Amino acid sequence: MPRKPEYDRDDLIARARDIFWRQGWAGTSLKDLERELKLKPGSFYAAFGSKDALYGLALDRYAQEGVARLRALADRVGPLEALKAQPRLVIEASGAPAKACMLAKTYAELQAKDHELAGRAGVLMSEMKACFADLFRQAQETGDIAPSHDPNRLAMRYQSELLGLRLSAERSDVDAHEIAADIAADIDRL
Amino acid sequence: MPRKPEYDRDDLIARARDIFWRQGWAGTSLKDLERELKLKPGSFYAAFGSKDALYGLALDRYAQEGVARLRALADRVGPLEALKAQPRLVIEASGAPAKACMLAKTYAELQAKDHELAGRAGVLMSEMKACFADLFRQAQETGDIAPSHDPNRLAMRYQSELLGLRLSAERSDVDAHEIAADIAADIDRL
DNA sequence: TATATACTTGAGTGATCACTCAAGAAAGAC
DNA sequence: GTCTTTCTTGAGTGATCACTCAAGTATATA
Repeated sequence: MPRKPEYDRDDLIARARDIFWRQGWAGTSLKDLERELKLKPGSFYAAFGSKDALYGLALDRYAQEGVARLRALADRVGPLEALKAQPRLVIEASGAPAKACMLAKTYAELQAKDHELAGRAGVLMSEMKACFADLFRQAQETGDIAPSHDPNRLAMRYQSELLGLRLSAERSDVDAHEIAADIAADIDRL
Repeated sequence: MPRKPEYDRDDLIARARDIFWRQGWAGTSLKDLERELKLKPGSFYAAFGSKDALYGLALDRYAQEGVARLRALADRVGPLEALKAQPRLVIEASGAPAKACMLAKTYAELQAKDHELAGRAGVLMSEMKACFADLFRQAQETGDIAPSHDPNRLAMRYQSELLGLRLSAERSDVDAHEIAADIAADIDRL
């Protein structure tokens, strides 16, 4: 007896993620979302409850897809090659709405206000870091990286480098490919 | 015959810089500024013209002091030691309102909207990068770094690492000191 | 002391913010 | 077709945004 919604909820979340990713939390108004998602306020709030709730869903989707993409890459080319390729891949992603990491942007924007979404972004960054640590550990098991290194420390440094790289990639006066190549070269030296 | 203002303009800019640095552009309202600077709207607009104008002054001050501090450090301990010490110093700065770089935060927040302040932050980051390149060049002249490296490329990578480090330093699940130590160790290997 | 020249004050501006809700439209169940 | 349930619509909510301005106040000069 009910009526079905005209929109595809998953697609809406993905589109919202792209807008939030590009413009940030404060930089995205409900007017923006209504226009891009083609939802009137009533439908928007029936579907998602609030701007923050949708942002949270977008954030989760972003992180989940990021981890999945890296894991899939590692399954194909192995942990070491995946870690070496990732810097180049993240700055080349042509379909992406921005080069910088959405988790990092969210954290930087909202952490000072102790916003719940900053906390969520922090947790997701931590999970991403754990994923990196896993790959470093695997690369040690396959003998590609010397066992003397602490995989957690490698992951921490690697993630920090990626965050810097991705922010640098938004600048026109920086050749991010050179940085990415240098990061990959450093991994080979481990 | 005129009356003198009750405030110290330079001090006001420094205090505004700290608020903007911590809370970002959209995250700082005029109410915030009026409260922290103890200025009523009339005085505020007589003194600075607009929120954006004050933000611009704060940004310039931030960058100018950052460059000056690094140059002074290099004069004391030499270019190589300055470059090695900087990562630790920026994350230890106890009086600072935030660990992350204000230029990077501004750029990340406002670049998508082509805001004038993002452009200004970009230019200032570029000047900072040039300062890093100078130091790498000097370190090559003193023989501390092999002359085969391109100082501009080293500066680019170094700045990218610093941006990542400083963002990481805001996280509670990351030991930024370890990252800083690793960055310094890598400089020694050049 | 008188006057001219700022600076300070704070109520008030229109615009935009996230969000609400009542009314109308559409689709499955009977 | 009729009913029930849900979705869609969009005008409207109070709050907050950056900002204005006229009136009041303080000070240096004459």
